Amino acid sequence: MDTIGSSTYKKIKRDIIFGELKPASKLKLDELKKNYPVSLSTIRETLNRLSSEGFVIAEEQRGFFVSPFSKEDLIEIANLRILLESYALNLSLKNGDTDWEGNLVAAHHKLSLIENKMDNKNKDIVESWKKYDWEFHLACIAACGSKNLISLHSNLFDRYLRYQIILLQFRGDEAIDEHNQIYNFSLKRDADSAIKFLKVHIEKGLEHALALFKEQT
Amino acid sequence: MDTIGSSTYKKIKRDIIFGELKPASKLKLDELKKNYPVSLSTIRETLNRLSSEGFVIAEEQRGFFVSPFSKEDLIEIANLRILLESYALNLSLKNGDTDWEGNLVAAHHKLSLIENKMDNKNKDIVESWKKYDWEFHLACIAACGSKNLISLHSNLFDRYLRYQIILLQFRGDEAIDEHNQIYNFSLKRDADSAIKFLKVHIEKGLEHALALFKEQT
DNA sequence: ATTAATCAATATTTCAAAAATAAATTATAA
DNA sequence: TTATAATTTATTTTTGAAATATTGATTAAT
Repeated sequence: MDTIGSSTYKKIKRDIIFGELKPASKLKLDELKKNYPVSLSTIRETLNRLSSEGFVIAEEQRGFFVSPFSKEDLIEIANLRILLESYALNLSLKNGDTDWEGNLVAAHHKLSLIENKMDNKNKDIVESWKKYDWEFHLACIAACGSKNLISLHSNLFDRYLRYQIILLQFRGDEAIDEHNQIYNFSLKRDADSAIKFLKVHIEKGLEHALALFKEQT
Repeated sequence: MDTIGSSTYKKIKRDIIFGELKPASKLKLDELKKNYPVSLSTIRETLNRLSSEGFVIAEEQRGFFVSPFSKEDLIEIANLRILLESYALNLSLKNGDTDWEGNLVAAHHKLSLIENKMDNKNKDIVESWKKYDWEFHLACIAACGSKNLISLHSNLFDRYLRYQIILLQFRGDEAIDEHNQIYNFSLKRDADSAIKFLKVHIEKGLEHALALFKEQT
């Protein structure tokens, strides 16, 4: 079971990542109260958490805003994700045991299933694809041995994902292939190659997003 | 000027870092209200922010606790700080302009002044040493060009500092020398050597803290 | 016409008090 | 002793209102 607080946290965070609350838009407390039927204090607690996590900007005495989009921000987040995820992947491939390997196989299998039936822009599927995509990347680095590293990475993953989802729904075959490469080299414990394709994976998504950046705003 | 919210945030965070609120201790809302004379909602907002930042643990329906100490946690944080600060330092040494260099010289000078008159365990001085130590490390990486990187690093710096301050007040001449090495190689734009001494700097502090770990709890 | 100052409207911030809900403790019965 | 029920305690959530700051519009002054 969830408390009201934690479930509205999840809802608002989700709505920011999926663009239902648009980048840079003002988060008026009264209006939020209509869409998320909880009390003001609960909403303020949620927004305070989200601002610590970079999804919301809190301007003193002026209220809350969804974090805006910018090229620079996107590039920074992509590079930080590469830095942390590469580091974690390297550790994970050194330490991963049988359980880790089993989970990775399962996560990759589930992701493959959904990626193959994804004929773009099906809203329902995008949301569950997000879930399996995340679980695959998490499974890769799960054996890195550092809870703090995983939690920092999780935050960057979500912030990167927000750009990906809002700017472009899904990148298609290219991304599927990259996932396969990361997967195969991970099972071989070939850290250098796995990291190489992880970088390609994130950088390709970055390029895609940057190209679309001006079109959408 | 500060809002009541942001100034209690600073106070509570400071008290956690300096150990006035002890690791793993329960943060009862009523008691906090006595020590920090603000309303319950303000306190809860603060604790929610601090829990997103890793200083506080929020257990659903069971309240808030100061994040506990553990060897594993300390090691993880030290390694993450090395990872992020090395990365940032490397970028900064590539990009730093005249202003950056001037600020670094100033920051190092101020730090030197205070480090030389630090005859250990003077409580007032520890607090301003923390400030100048932080400003020196920040000055080093200031030209890295990534706001997100600096803000992630700032969080890890504070969490690492909490262990350092609570476990050992000050490490003395050794640390001063390390600061000087980082400084000198930074001015020479010798990233490899600067990073090498940065690692030594953090790892020595880590060893020190780990050695003392059992004595204090 | 532009700038400054004033006033009203709007929104955020903060507080206080109480109802709802869950956890922890104690007392009771098997 | 164990399990269950009742009590106490603490957190979570809501409500409503007061204090404070910002915004926008109106008016006055340069």
